[in-house]
Amino acid sequence: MGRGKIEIKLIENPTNRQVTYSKRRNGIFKKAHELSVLCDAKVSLIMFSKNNKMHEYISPGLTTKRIIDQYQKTLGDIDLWRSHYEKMLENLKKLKEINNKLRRQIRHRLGEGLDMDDLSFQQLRKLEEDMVSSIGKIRERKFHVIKTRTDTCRKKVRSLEQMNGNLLLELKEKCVIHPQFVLHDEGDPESAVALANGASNLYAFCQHHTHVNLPPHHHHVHGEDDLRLA
Amino acid sequence: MGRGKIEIKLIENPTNRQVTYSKRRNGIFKKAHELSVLCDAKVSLIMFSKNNKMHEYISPGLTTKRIIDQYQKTLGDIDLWRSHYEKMLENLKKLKEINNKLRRQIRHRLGEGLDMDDLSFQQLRKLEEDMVSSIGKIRERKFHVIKTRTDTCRKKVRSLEQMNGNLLLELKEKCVIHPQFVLHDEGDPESAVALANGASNLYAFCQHHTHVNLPPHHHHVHGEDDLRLA
DNA sequence: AACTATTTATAAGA
DNA sequence: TTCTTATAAATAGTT
Repeated sequence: MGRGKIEIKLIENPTNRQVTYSKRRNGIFKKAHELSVLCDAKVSLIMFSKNNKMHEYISPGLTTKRIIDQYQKTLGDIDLWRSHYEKMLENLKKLKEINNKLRRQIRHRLGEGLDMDDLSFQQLRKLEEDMVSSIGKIRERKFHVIKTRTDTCRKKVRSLEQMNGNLLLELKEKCVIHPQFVLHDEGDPESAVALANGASNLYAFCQHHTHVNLPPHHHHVHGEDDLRLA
Repeated sequence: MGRGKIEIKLIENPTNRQVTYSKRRNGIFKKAHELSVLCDAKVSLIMFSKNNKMHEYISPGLTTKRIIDQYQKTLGDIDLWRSHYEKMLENLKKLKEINNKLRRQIRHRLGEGLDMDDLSFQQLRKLEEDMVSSIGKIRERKFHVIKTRTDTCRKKVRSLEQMNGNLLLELKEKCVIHPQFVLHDEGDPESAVALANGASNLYAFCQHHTHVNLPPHHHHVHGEDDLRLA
């Protein structure tokens, strides 16, 4: 149909091909639509040009999903996605089962009510043994944590003590070289200001340094922690 | 194109419609194929007749799955199954996460190596407390099982004792009414046979009934169980 | 994108 | 269904 008959084989000329694609595509879409209307048929027509431009026709009142769903249902066994999809479902089911088993195991370990009914005496004995052994491990771990923490604490105290000692020495030296830093009730205004600004810590330290040697367990390294040993 | 022009609207006559469907379907398939060849296009054409008979055309060297996959990929966001499929994937992921959490919880309760590192001292103390409480529950349950079992055992013994008492009484009555059942070293042949056939249990019982009153915990109700109380 | 000579599709009838 | 055939529709090549 046209000025000349053409052979049905790839059109080599790209422009020509593109034109023919466009014309014939519209022709097919028109025919697909006519078929839909004339015969009340459901038609899904998807096409990609050589340059992967997509065009689709779908009978009025339908969605491609619905047609493809019907297509799959019709194919049934040779199904396209079924294996993949069903593997997924299976996987899902397995995971749920494992979850339930794990939960039950935990409830057993918690000694929770109804779930204990499905344990025999032997299993209960075994469970108790396991728990005792586990509790041992947890206690070990706990003591390890305590030990590490107290060690750290001791080290900190020791280093602070040393630092304090050094500061104390420095202060004494300063008191010898600059006697005006030694406090009097009526110091001159200038030295009083200097004291208020920079030397207050040193002063406080002089007053209290004999009390810093408290035992380490009276210090809270982190306020939020409570080191009661149960 | 035909003997007369037709309006594009549903063909009411079913036979006519079926004929038209068949003819035009072939026409479209032919054109779809020509397009595939002429323009190297990928075409998927699926149709269902009014009676849900399915027909499809697919460009040579392709599968419907591949075309539909490409279709979906092209649609991208408006995707047909994505929401369903992705919900499933999400679900799968969540379940896996929950599984891992549960496993970790169990490993914590088991006091297993590396996993203990992510527990703080507070958490360890809480875990230990929980474990102690749980072990209490498990022990309670164990003792309950033991108690139930020994109770059952005692009941059985009591009922057997009563039964034995009754049998003993019956036997004594029989011995009074039919003195020929009382054993002599030289019984007549007939009564000896009767004894061998039916009365052996009674006899054995007469010999030993003074010993049946053993404490219940010396009986094993089920051979497989070991009632050591750990 | 429009034109048009020609091919192709197909409606109606057998 | 399939064949036939008159006619409508599609379209290849051209503008």
